Amino acid sequence: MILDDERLRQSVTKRTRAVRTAVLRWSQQNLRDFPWRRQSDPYRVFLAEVSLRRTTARAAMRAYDLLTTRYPDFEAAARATEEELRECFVSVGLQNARARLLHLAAVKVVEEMGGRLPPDMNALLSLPGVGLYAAGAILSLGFGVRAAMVDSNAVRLYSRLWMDVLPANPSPELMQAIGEHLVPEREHQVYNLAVIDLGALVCRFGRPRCSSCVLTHKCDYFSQGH
DNA sequence: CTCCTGCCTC
DNA sequence: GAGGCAGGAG
Ligand code: SF4
Repeated sequence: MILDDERLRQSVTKRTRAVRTAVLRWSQQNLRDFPWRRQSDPYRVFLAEVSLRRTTARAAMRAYDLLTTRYPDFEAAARATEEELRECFVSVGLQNARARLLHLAAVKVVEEMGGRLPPDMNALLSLPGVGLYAAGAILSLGFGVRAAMVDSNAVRLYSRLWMDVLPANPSPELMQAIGEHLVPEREHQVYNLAVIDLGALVCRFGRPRCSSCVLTHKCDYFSQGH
């Protein structure tokens, strides 16, 4: 495993239960509500992740609403031209890359997977535009299979929680390993969403709002008096 | 490193 | 005005 630094592994293990509990408790009153969180259809989760890539949730909604209306399933998305798909993304950016990858993925799902996403990590990772984060989201939110969703919010949150024991520039693989260690078997969907919302609302970029954070008792960054 | 637009925070 | 936002491919 990548988590081979003994001091870090011990620290993560020691705080896992408390972090899970605090995150899940916080989620009961603070989870944000978005259109893509109201359905667990794997295709819709997939569309949401394409729309949310390097894009704030508010903006991603514009693309997501257009996509779900115009292309209700993979067959519809595969039939569309790349230029038609591009229209859904012009207001949120990265339109060329998103349209190209979405179309390639839709064609592959239709031609090689019977028009449906499989609940299999390696199969999902074989799709154009689907990396560890998107595959984790599809597995956890779409299929109810335990998987970590390690996005920039999770990385920022975990980096601060374990600031004292983490290397100066932690690799993506290391942060992924920490995320996979922390995500619980029970309620992994809620946990994944709550970590993202904590990063977006409390442990934000720049100055985190530690005064309203439920993790201060397990946080290196807070303990150092920032 | 680029792709990328619009909005928010600093 | 600069930097960053539910990343991933080439
Ligand atoms: S205490 Fe502050 S730095 Fe630590 S997780 Fe909470 S918001 Fe982030």
